[in-house]
Amino acid sequence: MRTTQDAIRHLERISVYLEVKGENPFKINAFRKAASLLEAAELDFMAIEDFTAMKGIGKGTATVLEEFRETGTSTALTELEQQVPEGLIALLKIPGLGGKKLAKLHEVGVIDADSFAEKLADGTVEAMPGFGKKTVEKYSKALETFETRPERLPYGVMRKSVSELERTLAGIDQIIRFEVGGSFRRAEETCKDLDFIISTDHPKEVKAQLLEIEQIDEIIAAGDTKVSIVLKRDDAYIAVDFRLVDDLAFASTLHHFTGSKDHNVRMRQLAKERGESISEYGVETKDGLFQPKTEQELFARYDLPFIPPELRVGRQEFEADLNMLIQEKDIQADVHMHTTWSDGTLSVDELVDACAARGYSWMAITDHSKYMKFVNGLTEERLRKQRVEIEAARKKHPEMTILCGVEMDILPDGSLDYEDDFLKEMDYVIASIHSKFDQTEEEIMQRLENACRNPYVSLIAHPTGRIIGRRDGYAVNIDRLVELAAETGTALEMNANPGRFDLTASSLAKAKAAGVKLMINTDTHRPEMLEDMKLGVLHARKAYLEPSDVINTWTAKEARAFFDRKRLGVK
DNA sequence: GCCGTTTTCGGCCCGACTGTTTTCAGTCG
Repeated sequence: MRTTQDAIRHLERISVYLEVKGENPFKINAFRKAASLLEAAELDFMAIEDFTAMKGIGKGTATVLEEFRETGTSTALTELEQQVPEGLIALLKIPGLGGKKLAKLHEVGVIDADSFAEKLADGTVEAMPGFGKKTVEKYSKALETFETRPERLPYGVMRKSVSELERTLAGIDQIIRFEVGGSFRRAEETCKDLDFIISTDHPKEVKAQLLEIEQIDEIIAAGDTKVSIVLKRDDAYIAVDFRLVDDLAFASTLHHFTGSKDHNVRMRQLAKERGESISEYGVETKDGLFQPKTEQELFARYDLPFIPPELRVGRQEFEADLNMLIQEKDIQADVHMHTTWSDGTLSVDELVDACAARGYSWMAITDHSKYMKFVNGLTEERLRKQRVEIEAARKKHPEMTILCGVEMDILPDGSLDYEDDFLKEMDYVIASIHSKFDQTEEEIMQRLENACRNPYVSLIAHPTGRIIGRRDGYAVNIDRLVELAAETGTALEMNANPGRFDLTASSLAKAKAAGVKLMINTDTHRPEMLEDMKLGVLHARKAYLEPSDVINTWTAKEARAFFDRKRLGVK
């Protein structure tokens, strides 16, 4: 059995090898495009009958895919692997080094980082046409930090730098307006760099001030329309691009540098069909240059509604009804939050006040269970005591429904941290895994199955346990978990913490397709984390979730009816 | 490699920056 992900990786690998061979860029792109089509396909890779039925996949790619499905590999890739040394592939990560140059380097004997360092040192590279002194210096420097710097950084890490940079830009007088674009604006899980679009009538002065930003580790480029730097923040190196444009071009440039690349390609195709041409400066029409004042105007020109950044992936956003999607204002509750009773920093009273201030009509207090000793997890006894405080908060906020909940650990042996006799006292129970991440898929799935089959467990929180950029999470089989959730009437979580984003958008889409209900939760431990709800909703939108899919857009009464159906065993 | 009713060949989205050139290729987004 080969998964869709395996097939996608196979195609991407072929495209990378072709790139290093210095092949025709359109050929390289054809494989990438096919990979992206598989990712977006409704059907599983194994279930697709005719690959060529997908527009963008022809005979060549289809042959590769069929062979891969049969044998787990393909002649195309095997042959490429014989021609191109593995070590060469990794060198593509070096900035300023692409397929064409790498192909030339291969001709003179570069096969990996070590041999590249040698050829740089002995003058071979500098003597080659198209390479020079500066290039050699740049590559030598890059090789020093090669593979020690991660290629992409988690959204949560980037967010800090974005706030800092926004404060800096706000302090530069000659800037008319600015906005962050790129993968950050699209709320991707990780970002390769940050893109800021800046409008100004004084690009030279602004450029000079940008180059004065504190803690610049490296200046990559400093032109009149583009300033590109690397910042050092704590241990992280963050690449930042600033685009300086005339204010009339601001909206076009913002759209262009928000991407994604595939989204822009689709937009430009639409323009081309009408004999127009879109660039970052505006739309070239037969009546001259049209510069939209806003992105809305640009979309409207092609009869499109405003497509929010998080949906701009170059696929269904052009056809889907975006009005149906969940919005932040639909959220009525946050139902996974911690207080000072375990490892939160807010008291019950403060947390309830904060949720009331956000306008929620209901919420749940869900501290850790007793197994989590090191975060002061609650015994049955302490949970009963906590109810007294919650009762007081209920009196203070009669407008809100406050559920007495708990985030209960699923123990390594698969048992749950409390007996059913106790659980039935609780209004609401979350189950989650915080231990023994190295178990086999069978063991992990047995733990999750036990939790799903418990009548009092309403939600599985952060179902994969991953921490983006730090750990992959445990060996969960998402398809099986979705089946279990559907069968038992258990909800799954979209954990909105940007370090987690767990489940991912693609898993959320699977859950929705199976009729599983979801909850978007902040897992708040500190007051500012309540704000992450916004991010959670953006991620839910990437999966095209609608309010009916997400329990915390419902009223407390509707939610409790859902929990009760499982508790009482009603189908 | 993919595509196509003005095309089975010749296009494929567009522009900036750098470093190497002596008018442009390569890379990047």
